[in-house]
Amino acid sequence: MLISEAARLFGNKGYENTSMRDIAAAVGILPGSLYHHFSSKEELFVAVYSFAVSQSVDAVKTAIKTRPDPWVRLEAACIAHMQGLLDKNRFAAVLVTHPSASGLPEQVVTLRDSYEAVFKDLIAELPLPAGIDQRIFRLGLLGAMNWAITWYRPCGETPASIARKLLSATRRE
Amino acid sequence: MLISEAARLFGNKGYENTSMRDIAAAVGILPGSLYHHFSSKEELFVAVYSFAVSQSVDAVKTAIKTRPDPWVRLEAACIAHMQGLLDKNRFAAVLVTHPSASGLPEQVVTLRDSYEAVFKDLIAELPLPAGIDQRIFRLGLLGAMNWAITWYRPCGETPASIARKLLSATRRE
DNA sequence: CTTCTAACCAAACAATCGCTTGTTTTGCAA
DNA sequence: TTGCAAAACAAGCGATTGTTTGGTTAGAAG
Repeated sequence: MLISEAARLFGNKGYENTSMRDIAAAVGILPGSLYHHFSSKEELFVAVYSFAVSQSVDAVKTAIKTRPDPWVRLEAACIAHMQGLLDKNRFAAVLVTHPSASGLPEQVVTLRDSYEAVFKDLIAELPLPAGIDQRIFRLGLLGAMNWAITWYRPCGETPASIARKLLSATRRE
Repeated sequence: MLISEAARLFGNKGYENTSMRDIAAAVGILPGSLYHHFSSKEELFVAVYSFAVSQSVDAVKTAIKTRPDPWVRLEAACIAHMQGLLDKNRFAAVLVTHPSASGLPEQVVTLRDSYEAVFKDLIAELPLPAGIDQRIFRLGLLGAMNWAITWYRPCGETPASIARKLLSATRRE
């Protein structure tokens, strides 16, 4: 499938290092034929990003369903996020690969915000101490998780284990 | 200065989006003249990265000097890191812009490890609960901080304030 | 069978990339 | 003043980029 192949390439090599020829070759068509489906590389990327966001939202919402305890819900969401980011299909990797260089398209910002809103709600449920800034807490947690894509190795710890450990550092006894 | 101008461009636009022509224009020479100082773009980037690492190490070590309390030391280090990453000269921004695409040069990995070793030592000093994985704690904290480059806006909170809030979420009362 | 359209091929376009080559300028030392 | 090496210029190389154009194929509808 075109979108998922492009997502895999964007996620693995980044936006700039993935050429339209790379994507075409992965799908098995000629480069020019891509422009029958998308009018530009950026439009294709937006479609890929949108696909990744909906996949991630689904994965997280499925994971937190039926869990009542706020901390357990957040942990389940983090595990789902890390698995989407680091496991074999890595559909969420594209969410963290587009650099902010020269401004990323407006639609992408909106999509990203819609995903982070899920975590915003989960954090709002937590019985956090009064002094904790929920926004910074959310951005910090997402950063700690997303940064893992720079150091994670498949041979080491499992993504779920990493997620649990990252969260345990923020959760007081 | 050549290195600092290149660092500013690499930090702002990323490695792939910064051309040798961009750097030459910023310094005020012709593109080909850069190859009198560095034999390749990658060699120039390694020099820039090395410069950024030594700047960052100096800033952090200066910040923690004379501080005795382990948590205060780590907080001072985080504030210094965030300021180098986000403040006006942003000499540390280049440390987080090179994507892992197709493997980053070996020297860069060594340099990055030498910087993270400073944080490793600081965390080893902490009176952390037995269950906390120090390595994951370090990677999570650095990720939470480095990720701020994707959402930080100069008009908002100060880098030092962000650093304190990020750390307060991990520090148990 | 004809007609139409979506999908793709084949070939190339202009622009930009990192980099090379040969020459000229600059600045300092003898 | 002369000599020399570092530094910068001037021009272009081959390769790759995103993209365009025009023709070809396949399958469904009439």
